[in-house]
Amino acid sequence: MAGSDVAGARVGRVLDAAGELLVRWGYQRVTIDEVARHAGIGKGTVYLHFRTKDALFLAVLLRAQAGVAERAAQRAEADPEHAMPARLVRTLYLELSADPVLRAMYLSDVEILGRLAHEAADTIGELTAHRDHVLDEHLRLLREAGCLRADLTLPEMRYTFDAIATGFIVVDGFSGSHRPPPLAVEERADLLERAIAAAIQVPEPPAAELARVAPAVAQLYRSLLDHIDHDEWRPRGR
Amino acid sequence: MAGSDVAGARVGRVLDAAGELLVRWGYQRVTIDEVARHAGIGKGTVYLHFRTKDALFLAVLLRAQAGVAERAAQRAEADPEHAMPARLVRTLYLELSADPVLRAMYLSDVEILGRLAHEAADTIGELTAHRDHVLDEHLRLLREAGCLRADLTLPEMRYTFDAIATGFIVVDGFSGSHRPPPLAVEERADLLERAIAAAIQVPEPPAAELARVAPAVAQLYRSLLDHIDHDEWRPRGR
DNA sequence: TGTTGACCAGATGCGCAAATCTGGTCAACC
DNA sequence: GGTTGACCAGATTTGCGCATCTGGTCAACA
Repeated sequence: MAGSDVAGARVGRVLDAAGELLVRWGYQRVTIDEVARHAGIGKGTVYLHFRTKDALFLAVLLRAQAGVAERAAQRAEADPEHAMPARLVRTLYLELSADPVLRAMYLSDVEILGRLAHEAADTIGELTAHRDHVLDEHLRLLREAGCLRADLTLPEMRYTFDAIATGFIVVDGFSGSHRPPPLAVEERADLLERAIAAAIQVPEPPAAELARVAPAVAQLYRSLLDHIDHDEWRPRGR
Repeated sequence: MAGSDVAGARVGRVLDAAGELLVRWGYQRVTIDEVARHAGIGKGTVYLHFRTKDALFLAVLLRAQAGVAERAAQRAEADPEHAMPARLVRTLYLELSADPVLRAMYLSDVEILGRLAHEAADTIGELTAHRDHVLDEHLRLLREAGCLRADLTLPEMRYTFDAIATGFIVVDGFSGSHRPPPLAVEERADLLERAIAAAIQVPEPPAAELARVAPAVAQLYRSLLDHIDHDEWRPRGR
């Protein structure tokens, strides 16, 4: 080959092409041939990197998920404020709004993901379980650091968090022929942040305590990366 | 006939039967014949009260919606506390949890409503628009009465309200094979109330002001009843 | 050695006619 | 009158063979 970095870049181009076609046409209508053509390579070459069609698109989803986790970790490291759930979910909301692949994945959009919606859930079940666990741990750490309300139990906070976040993500596509959202993305993100903050956080989180646990929170999200099995989609011969 | 009250009661039984079969089998699979049998009358008799199949099930949905509005009005009249959005939505959540017809309607459950999901939206469009308006007015009244936060505009509050309420209603059916909700209905309703309260209400609403506007709020919800056109589903001859 | 695209089998989709179902009517019955 | 259920037309579903498509392979090529 012409060098592993070149090959790595090519894998990236394949994933880019696959992701773009995925959200434009939906899993069913996208052919490997088309993905290869958009990536500027031959169809067979795709199979040098990905075992099957399912594996290819699974990789698309996992790369998106990994990006979210990695960036969340970086932000928490750079600024403890971003370790607060409200701030975290604000950025996640903006990322979801900007990336159709992420949106499809988080909404389990059957129209786009097709059979992948069910299939992927099985394959990445362990990762999903771990993500659940990470969020629980995240809340636990912050609660013990006095950054979250003490009058809610952890399960209660977790449920509230999930419900509000889900609501903001889902509500735009509701009410049938609802008027186009009168609020800009940034403003909706702000509202989401404020809603989560008001619901589960204390009014003024102790900065020192927060700075103390932020690295652990970052590590928590980075640990998600370890749970992504890269051999999952590689062809048999390594 | 044997008396209009008897006929009225029979209409009720037909609607009961239709509603029950609707949520059990979905619109498509329910036949008028079956509804009539479950109501203990002949098929032709159904058509004495309802113009078409669509009209019958439309009446099912509208009766449920009318019940919600009427009860909301009554509660607001009996206790001003219930005029607060958080308390209102708490009860709505419990009603949704208990009544599959309401749930299907509010979630636009295509699986259950079938073509009715799109059809009904057109037919009851005016009612839906008015319901939207009522909620806007409700928030406006309370904000002017000093019961809602002053640091959010009305559209912002409305969006937040919709998002959180939608989230709590929708989230249970999410995350694919999510574990059965670890929280009881009542507790989830409490969390919803607290989340809405924290997001858009002031910590301690002025009781006097609230009592002053509560009747107007009640009237607002009762006005929804006027927007239900009972001739919508009646056969041509009155 | 790395890459390709022609090739194949199985899956998917299409067209169409036969069979079934069901919303709505109305003559007959109470 | 009030009520019913047999009846009918149109819509929907089913069955099925034919044609097309596409995921995945691998011999040939550069």
